Amino acid sequence: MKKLILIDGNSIAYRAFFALPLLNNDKGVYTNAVYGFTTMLLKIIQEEKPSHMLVAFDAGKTTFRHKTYEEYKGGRQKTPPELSEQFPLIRELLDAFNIKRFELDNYEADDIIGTLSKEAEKEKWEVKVVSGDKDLLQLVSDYVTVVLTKKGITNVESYDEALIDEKYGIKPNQIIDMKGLMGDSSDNIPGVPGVGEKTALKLLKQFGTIENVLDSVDDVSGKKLKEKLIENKEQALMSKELATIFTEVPYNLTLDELKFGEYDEEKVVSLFKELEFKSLVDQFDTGVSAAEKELEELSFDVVEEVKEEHLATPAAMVVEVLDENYHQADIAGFALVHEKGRYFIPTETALRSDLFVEWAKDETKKKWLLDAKRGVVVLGWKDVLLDGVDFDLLMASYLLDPSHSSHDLSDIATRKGAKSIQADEAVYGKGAKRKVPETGVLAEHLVRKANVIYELKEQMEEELKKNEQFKLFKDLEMPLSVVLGRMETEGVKVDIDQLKAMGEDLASRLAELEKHIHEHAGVSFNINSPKQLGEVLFEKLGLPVIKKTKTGYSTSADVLEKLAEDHEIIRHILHYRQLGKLNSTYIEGLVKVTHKDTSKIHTRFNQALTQTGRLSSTDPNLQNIPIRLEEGRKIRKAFIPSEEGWKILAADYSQIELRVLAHIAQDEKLITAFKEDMDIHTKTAMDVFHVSEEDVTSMMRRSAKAVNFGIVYGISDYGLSQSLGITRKEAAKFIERYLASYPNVAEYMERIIEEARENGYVSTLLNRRRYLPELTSRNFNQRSFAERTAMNTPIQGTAADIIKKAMVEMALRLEEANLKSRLLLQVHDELIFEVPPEEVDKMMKIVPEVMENAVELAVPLKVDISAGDTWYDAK
DNA sequence: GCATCATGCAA
DNA sequence: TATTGCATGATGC
Repeated sequence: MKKLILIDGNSIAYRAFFALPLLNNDKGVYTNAVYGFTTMLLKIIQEEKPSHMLVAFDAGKTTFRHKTYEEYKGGRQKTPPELSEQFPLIRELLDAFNIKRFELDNYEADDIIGTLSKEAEKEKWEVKVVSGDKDLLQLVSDYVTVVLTKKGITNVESYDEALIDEKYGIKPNQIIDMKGLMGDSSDNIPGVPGVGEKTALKLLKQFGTIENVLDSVDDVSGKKLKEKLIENKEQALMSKELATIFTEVPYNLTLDELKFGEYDEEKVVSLFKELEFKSLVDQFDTGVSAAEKELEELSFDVVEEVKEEHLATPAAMVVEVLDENYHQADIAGFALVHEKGRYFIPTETALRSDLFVEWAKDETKKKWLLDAKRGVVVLGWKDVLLDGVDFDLLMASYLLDPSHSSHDLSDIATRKGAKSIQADEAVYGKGAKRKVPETGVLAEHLVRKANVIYELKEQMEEELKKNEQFKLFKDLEMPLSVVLGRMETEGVKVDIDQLKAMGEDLASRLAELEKHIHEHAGVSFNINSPKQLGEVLFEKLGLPVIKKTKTGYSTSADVLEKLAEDHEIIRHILHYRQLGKLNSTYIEGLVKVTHKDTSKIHTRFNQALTQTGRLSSTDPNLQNIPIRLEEGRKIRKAFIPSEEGWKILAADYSQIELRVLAHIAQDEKLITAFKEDMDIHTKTAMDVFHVSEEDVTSMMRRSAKAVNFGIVYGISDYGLSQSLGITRKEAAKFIERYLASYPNVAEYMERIIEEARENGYVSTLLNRRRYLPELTSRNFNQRSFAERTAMNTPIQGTAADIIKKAMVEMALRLEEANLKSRLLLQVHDELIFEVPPEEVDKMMKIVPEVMENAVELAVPLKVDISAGDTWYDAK
């Protein structure tokens, strides 16, 4: 049996809009109505399993009803813009679901629905009408049910004849008479003044229709009522007419065209992703169904032996590695797409082919990839040099908008309007189930990927040029990815025996501490469990609760420090935590990822992740090796040069972020301070506390340092108060005095927010961008966060630009000068090298020179550098 | 097996 | 209710 669902699009969108808080996605697009609409739609599809569907919308402002009554729907509130802007998204959603939508000039959604429900009724189809508008109840029949939203959006009630009778005591076709009598303020239908629902129903039960009421008006009880009815006779009849749904709308659809069933799940999921409907993505994105859907045909050849014709330039290239960690990983296969054809090349076929290997290392043969570093490194491990990388889609996508959490090819393809392809996860599975599929599936997927890269290259470069980001892309990030690839492949040598020895020492001390703590507590428990620890401290020992987390008591270090006086156990716990951290994260963690044969660690630098342009490091993270406390700093003793007699050399920018601030804000006082190479925190203390250099106490310097940090982060009085342990008022006073001392900084902070609001984004020195749609959010927290980000990102991002430029330049210099020294690591404002002894002096000169001259600012850049036998000693 | 939380390490 | 990150163990589904 056929089942048709007819949805009143406008009505449901309105309901959803007002039922849900104003959500928006990271682009600042409001999504609450779309979200409500979607959940309702999914619920209907799931529960009703319709064979046919249609969503009707109101078309223009005027309809045939306005001819009858000019004031129809007059005095209505204008649709809020926050809602209007969501209608195109709702249409997009329906298209993705392959659900027919329909609107027609001169008619309302009601009329379309009425017409089609009558039509379907004739064919004896089951019909469900979904709306928030009671008017639709007039359509109810043996075949037609009307589903009305009750409260919220998915809470609904289904009306059949019985329920209408129960609620109102009338038949569905009497709804219009009811409306005629009582009117409808929301549509500005007048009805009969003084007649409400109660009176209307009473009259209808007695007389049946408005016409009968008016004909037999003498039998109506109540003098006043009778007068009103006579007086408003025409108005009542007109009101009935207005409320009557017109069921003969001219339409050029057949019922068959409303068929619902097949739709592009990937399209739906990518739309959900764009809208940030995370919970809905999870419902869909199981990957199984997406894998079954049909894609446009694409022809390609499987290469059995590499020949000239398979290798052209330029070529889009896919080097597929399923492991997230590409170091020493297996290559699943290759794909090449160029003007001569599309090819899948099995791994062995490619690697044993001299032709292929020569082509790969020929820099005149241009290659276009997604995540070039990944390709370069994985081939590097197979002793195949990949050169001539001319375009990296990953970097392009990242630079155009770093906010996208995924730069997976299928996501980029969707965003950029290329041919849609399956997500890797859908083809390969995820987690433990991830595996190389059968060759046919793999081959096709890889060729499709290469095809999309080929298709998108020009467009992406155009977009970069339009944003004035092409230089950043081509001259900075692309060369940098090669440098990073080399750093990763080279790896850092560790003294594994020393690490293990430190681990044994820590383990025995931890056991001792654990014993003490359990004794003090009088009970044995897991100290690493915040839950158990909280119970022991705050329930068993009755210590005062300072702070709570959403799941229980907070036991963080700042809380425990406040309790240190109250109980001896606390300092043991703090010590246990400190050592436990070192042992699990830094000893055991590093031992786990150190290569058995070479004793080297190969991190991966993510070049397309942070919102500011910094790098990040994973597997392991070598950008957070301890340094502040001596105990942890010792870990650095285990990081050693990879060759006998070599040295570790560390060079870090001094106060790069505050220097960048001085430059951007063009603040004379700060610029002078840096030109004179003053201690910047002391200088700040002098200016904020109005004292001379000799009178700056260590306390004052400490406060000034915290204020400087705050300025860089986008200051808030609360944040500063937390960091200094003072009241918010005192913190606010500090900030005020700082901004009064550095008026150009104050001006910068205001200007950058204003600019960001106008442009929608902030930029760094080298034109890196970050979009900040939340600057216009009505949510205070969101907006404040965006404002701090607007202040911080140009600073942090420019600092990132500078060190990246220094790295590329440094790599060039090493090559030109034929030096053996190698760049190993970057830690945001410092570069770590390993250096043969005979090059130490040279490097101590070259490195600061390159770093300090990476860019020219209104202030000098300063680099501190030192060398030692281990990373620890390079201080 | 996977996701989330609290915690703590770095610049 | 300060910026950017990543890894850990515990916990719960």
